[in-house]
Amino acid sequence: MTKPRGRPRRNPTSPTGLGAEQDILHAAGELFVQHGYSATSTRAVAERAGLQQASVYHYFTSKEEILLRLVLLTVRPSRRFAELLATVEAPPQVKLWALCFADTRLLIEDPQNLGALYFSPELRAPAFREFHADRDALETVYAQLVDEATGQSDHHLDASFTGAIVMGLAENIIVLRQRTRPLPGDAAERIADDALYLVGAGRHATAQNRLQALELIQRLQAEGSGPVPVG
Amino acid sequence: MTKPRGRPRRNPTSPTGLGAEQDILHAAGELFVQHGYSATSTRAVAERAGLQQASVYHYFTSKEEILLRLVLLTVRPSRRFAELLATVEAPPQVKLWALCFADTRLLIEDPQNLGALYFSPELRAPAFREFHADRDALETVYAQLVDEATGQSDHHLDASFTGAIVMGLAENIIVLRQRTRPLPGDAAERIADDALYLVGAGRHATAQNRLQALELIQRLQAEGSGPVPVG
DNA sequence: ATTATCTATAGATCTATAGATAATGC
DNA sequence: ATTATCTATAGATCTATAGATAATGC
Repeated sequence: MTKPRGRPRRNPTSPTGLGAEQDILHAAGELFVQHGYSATSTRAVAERAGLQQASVYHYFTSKEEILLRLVLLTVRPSRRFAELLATVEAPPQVKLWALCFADTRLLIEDPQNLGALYFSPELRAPAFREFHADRDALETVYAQLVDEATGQSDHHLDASFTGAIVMGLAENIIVLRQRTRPLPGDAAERIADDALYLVGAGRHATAQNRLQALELIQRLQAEGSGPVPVG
Repeated sequence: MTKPRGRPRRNPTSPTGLGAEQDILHAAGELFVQHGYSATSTRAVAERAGLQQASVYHYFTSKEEILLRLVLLTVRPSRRFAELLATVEAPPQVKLWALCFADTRLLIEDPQNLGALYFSPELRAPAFREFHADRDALETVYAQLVDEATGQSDHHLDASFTGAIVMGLAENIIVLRQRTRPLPGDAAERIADDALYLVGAGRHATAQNRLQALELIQRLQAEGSGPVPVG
């Protein structure tokens, strides 16, 4: 129906069917994850997206901007959910379980494993400050929940370090997706359990926590619209 | 004393003082970790090493070979220690603590944080098969020790997944070194403790395990000569 | 003679820009 | 007129090779 506006593509098939911008993001995601950002040329991205190399610059002002869009797309839902979670009333261990679970599941469910881009050294460039702000905010929530959830006996352990460990536990799924194949079906649940073990929860407290956390996630999904973890 | 053999360098100062090959490896390590492998030119490496770009090729046949040398240098001591550990007689939880501790400490003590190179997508190229063999061998030992150390009640959890989680717990220190600054002084001990929590060890079993594991490491250091973890 | 360096460069990129072109919309 | 694409290319790389050169060793 809706006729396309400008000059037609030489090869008129859009890989995603969602327009050129999405074609480019999709192609770049695939190639950046597989070969790395710097090792991927804009020509390779364009070719996979079904365009000429120069057409990429109609949608993005630079190659860096493509990477920025991809990493923001990946980190923002995690940040959003974490900050929503931080505001609600619930036992801290339940909240920590929910955060790890939701975060891990988002990473698992990304068909391209875009989380792998978090490890790109190129993100140190100043163009990516916004990404780091989102990531730092997420890490802050991890540290806060770890602090609240940690058993009194361990309270001398500074929570910011343990928070980073727990966040790493969740993000490690990115690495596991690249190696261990296939992942167990309950990978996200197991990693969330592991997070609670690290803050001192006993082996038998967790079955209870799981149920409460899953209910909490459902409740937050209902309230916070937008790209929060999908069931 | 020992006069150098060939044509003198235009700038005669060797940054490491250990010869051109070490100069190149050192410079490349720094730059690959900071900017990424593909984003680093052989010219940049040569410049930092105090040589002309072409001179790099007197020591390495390709840029890939430099990266291969660096990652092998980093993974091999870990593999060596892990396989030595697998052969000795000791309680499995002690062995697992020792592996996590030694591995994490090796990663922490590397002044360049070369472990960061493990995350390079460029390592997927066929030139790096040898590296992956070393890494797989290390992961196998993790899985084996996790399997042996896991409490009976949890024995339905497949050890290969938990092994990968625990190995990721140790390797996460690479990421933490880039963000959390400074690391707590007992980071390696805490991560090794965390590994035991994940396999079901209670909070109070560990003080005892630590001591035994540290003794075990000392014993293995004495036997297995070579670049095993240094005290 | 052997070695480690150097200079120079081939040939293949790569990013981004300039400006033409082929469609729709008004 | 506006838009999305295209073709063409400038200018700056980049890796690896060829071959000269400046030392030591014999």
